Amino acid sequence: MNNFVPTRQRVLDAALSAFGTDGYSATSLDALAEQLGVRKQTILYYFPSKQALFDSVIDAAAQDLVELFEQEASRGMTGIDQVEAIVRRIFRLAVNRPELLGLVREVTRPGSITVGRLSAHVGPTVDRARRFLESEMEAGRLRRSDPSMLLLSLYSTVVGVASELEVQRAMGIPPSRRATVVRRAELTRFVRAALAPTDA
Amino acid sequence: MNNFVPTRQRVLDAALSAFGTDGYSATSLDALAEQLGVRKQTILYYFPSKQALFDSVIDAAAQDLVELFEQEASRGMTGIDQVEAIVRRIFRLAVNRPELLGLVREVTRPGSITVGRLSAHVGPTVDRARRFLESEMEAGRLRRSDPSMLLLSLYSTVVGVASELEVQRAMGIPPSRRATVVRRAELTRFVRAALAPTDA
DNA sequence: CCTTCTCTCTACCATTTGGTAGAGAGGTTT
DNA sequence: AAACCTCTCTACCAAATGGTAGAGAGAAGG
Repeated sequence: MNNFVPTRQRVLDAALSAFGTDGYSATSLDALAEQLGVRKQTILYYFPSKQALFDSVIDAAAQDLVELFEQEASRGMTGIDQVEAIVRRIFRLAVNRPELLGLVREVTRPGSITVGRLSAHVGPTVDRARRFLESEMEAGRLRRSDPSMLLLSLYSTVVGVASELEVQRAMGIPPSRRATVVRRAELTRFVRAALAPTDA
Repeated sequence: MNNFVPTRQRVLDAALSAFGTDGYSATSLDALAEQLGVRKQTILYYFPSKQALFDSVIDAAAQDLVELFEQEASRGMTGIDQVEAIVRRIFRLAVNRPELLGLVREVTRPGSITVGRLSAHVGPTVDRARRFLESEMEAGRLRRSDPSMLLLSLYSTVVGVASELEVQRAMGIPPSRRATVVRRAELTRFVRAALAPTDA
């Protein structure tokens, strides 16, 4: 097999990890370069500036997220089952690639200018999710409420529970593999309860 | 009246705002000093290092948060009403002092060493909240589930909805005063639905 | 009046930062 | 073989950063 990964891609990967973990300001090009066993100028050869690198990282991350989401949403599931499938997916993401959700958190920091770049990518997917919620409410499979707001609540809850590891530790929830499963199960119950239609 | 505020306090206030908005790394002592109309060395006179300043900011913020919470929790309310009162309070906080929630977000970043400092302060309050949820479940006023997990879900949902303004913009929710009210109302419904006991 | 304490300042400094300029090595094309 | 292209490097640099040393001003106390 051929394990070669082009330098440009390696830079992107390492940068995503660093930006997503430590944030933009706390990440220096020198540190990034050293980690890659390369000189800073090699990074600047592929990306003309730190900001340009960040932009490219966002583009790549957004593409990953959208792909993941669209894939999970294209299986014809309905109602709460579909929501639950996506929750499951986000948890897998939080375990396997925590830096991706960390990057989202970094980009959506208040006052961020870069947030437009991310929302430009995920906008259509967000729309799709909203339309899904809307039509499922229409069909009586989800509790009726404001779709945008519901989406926001779901986003906050799921991403928070999936990625706020430090908060969890503070709340006495150990970050073990077993605890993650429990966490997801409890979250699913929480979400189900919040979404279930009041079947009268 | 006497509007004088001691320099030390002014530094703390400005630092809380800066750390909470831009993060630790993106905040420079020079910028902070200029904003205060003072020299950097004046800051370093009261706080021996940037990290020490950050620690003090965390202490002050934690004290504020705990005070706020304990106050709201000491009115003898029960069940969902008590939860809703706290949600309301957090929203007021998000409107009036967004940098406080921003600071929490900054401190709870994965890999943060400073997180211990915050949780040391809020630990007892978290315990109190958990015991509250537990006893209310016992009394049949809340849906039965894991109290720690429920607390985490609530935390994520409420703080997220209250402070993720950029995400909201991306989801097509304008950051207007009116929208904030709607947001809180919808969140309350969401939380109520998730917490209501299955009255069988 | 002199000393001492509190507070803010000027003067520096070593290090780190993002970024420029351009050389050199190796491969491909002409 | 000469020219070119791709990629990584060495050599610098100006600005910003956190921090040290210590002077000076003013109030308080002896």
